[in-house]
Amino acid sequence: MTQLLLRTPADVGALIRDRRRVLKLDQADLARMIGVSRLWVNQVEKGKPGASLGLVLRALDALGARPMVDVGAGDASSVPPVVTADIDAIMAAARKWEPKRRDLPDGGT
Amino acid sequence: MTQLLLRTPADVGALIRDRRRVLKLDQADLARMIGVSRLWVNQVEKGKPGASLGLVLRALDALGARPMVDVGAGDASSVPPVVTADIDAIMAAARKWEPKRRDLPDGGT
DNA sequence: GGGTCATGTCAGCGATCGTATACAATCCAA
DNA sequence: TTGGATTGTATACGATCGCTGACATGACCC
Repeated sequence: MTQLLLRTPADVGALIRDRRRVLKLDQADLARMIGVSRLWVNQVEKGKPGASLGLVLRALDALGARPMVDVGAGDASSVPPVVTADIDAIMAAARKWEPKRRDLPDGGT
Repeated sequence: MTQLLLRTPADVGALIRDRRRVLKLDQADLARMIGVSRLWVNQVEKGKPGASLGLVLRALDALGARPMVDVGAGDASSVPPVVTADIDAIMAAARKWEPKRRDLPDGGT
């Protein structure tokens, strides 16, 4: 029994896609199960960072995935590295979801 | 070492508030750490369902909380109860975040 | 070739997010 | 009690969400 880490929206998306396939569901099936559009499932599986927490948790639940965290003793001693993480990775992922630029065809100086 | 389950936005909010206090941070501190407003932290801690996945994951990471899921063998046999869960609980929680009604002061018949 | 299914993508639209700012509650120490 | 720090709320505004509906692609089978 492996423990899969969920650190980014992409991780969550990958997990959802995985579980969905294991259960032999297509995007439309899952969408109906959790009460969202097929487009939503499609985008979330691709790591959409702005997806709403509630819907994502519903998706995981519907797929039988129980997200959890280890809560140690409770002392402040439990905060290891945490350096505000990979800013680069975060920015790169976010860039993929930037709004379409339809005007400003001019790159400016 | 206990395993805490994250099934709803309220669960996530409670976890965030807990970890934040253990680390002796106020809402403003945490907000700065993850690059959001203090209001955002305040609302998320209270279980805002529409909070964006990316920001929530950043908050958890900043607090040293690593969300994870157990990935069993991979067989479809791993989807136990899951009956679209507590519709009532979900609706009740969602109701708390309904938009303010500023017009329609008339309740209609 | 023709048909079906699952997936990826686009456009437009109303609803909601997250923000800045301001002010009211609480709490706790002195 | 007084004062400061922390938290809870309210408003308005631009940005983004999630939706519908449509169309294109690719895989697969007939």
